[in-house]
Amino acid sequence: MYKVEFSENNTAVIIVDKTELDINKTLDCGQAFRWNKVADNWWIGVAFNSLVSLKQCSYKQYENAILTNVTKDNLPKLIEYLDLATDYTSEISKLNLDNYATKAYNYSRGIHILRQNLFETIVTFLMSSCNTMRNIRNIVNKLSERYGEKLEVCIDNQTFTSYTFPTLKQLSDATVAEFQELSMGFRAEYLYQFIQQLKANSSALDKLKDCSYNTAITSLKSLNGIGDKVANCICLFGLHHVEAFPIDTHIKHIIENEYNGYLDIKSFGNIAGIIQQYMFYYETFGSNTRY
DNA sequence: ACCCAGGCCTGGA
DNA sequence: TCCAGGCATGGG
Repeated sequence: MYKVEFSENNTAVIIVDKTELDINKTLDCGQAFRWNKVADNWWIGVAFNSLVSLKQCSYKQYENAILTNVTKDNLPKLIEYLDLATDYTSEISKLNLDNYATKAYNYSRGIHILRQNLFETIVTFLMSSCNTMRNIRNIVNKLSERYGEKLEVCIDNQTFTSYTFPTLKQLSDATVAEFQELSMGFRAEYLYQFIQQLKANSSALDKLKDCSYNTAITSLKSLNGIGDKVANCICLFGLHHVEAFPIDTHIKHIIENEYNGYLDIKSFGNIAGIIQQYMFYYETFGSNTRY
């Protein structure tokens, strides 16, 4: 549950418990790659084509709040982006989680699955195969700097700059060689082909938003560079099909070591993707020495 | 010098 | 159906 107040300068303050929405975990867990941590518990990034500031701290009588630079007109977009209408605590309590999933949840609690732009999500996860989160971040930031539009915002007398994620139109004339200059490597070809397909079929993304999870997976996998894992990431992060369960190297590792090689995701109901994200975060950021 | 990273595609058994 | 090798790039 959450509520919203407005500060003296008419920006929205979201009152929400950190166990329900933790911005550090949510913005750093590997679902979005264009948020920058500018201080402790303070992030700046681009969402719904605006430069957004989110700072989680105490506020007045509240122990936990999220201070934003978002005014009333854009507030619904922010609420939607952060998926605040969903009460994750309540959804999880309906499940009967096994021991490992419980440990992962306890560690990762506060992650929300963002409702990100579909085009941006597809491009981002086309860059993800056989890559590190750091390199993905590098690539999509360079792509935005090169083809997006500059945004500036001033907060607390500090000026922050970023760039919108490029639109299809802004990428429509780019060449494979140009993409390769941004360290995409073999993924440049994937992106180029995706752009060409969209140019030929401009309603493809809208159709994708309307269809079921299974249909979306099939449709996405018909694109060069999208296999099972990337298709599931796009379904989860770009289409908000929270039943999608992407299996990457880390999740494979968990299945081998924690589930003796076989994991039945049925016990995660229709929100397996949320549990997956808890596990991914616990595995990659939890206190093991491999990272 | 090797190994790995939020994999995918192709070719061959 | 499953497996090996190749694919660019950057970091440990």
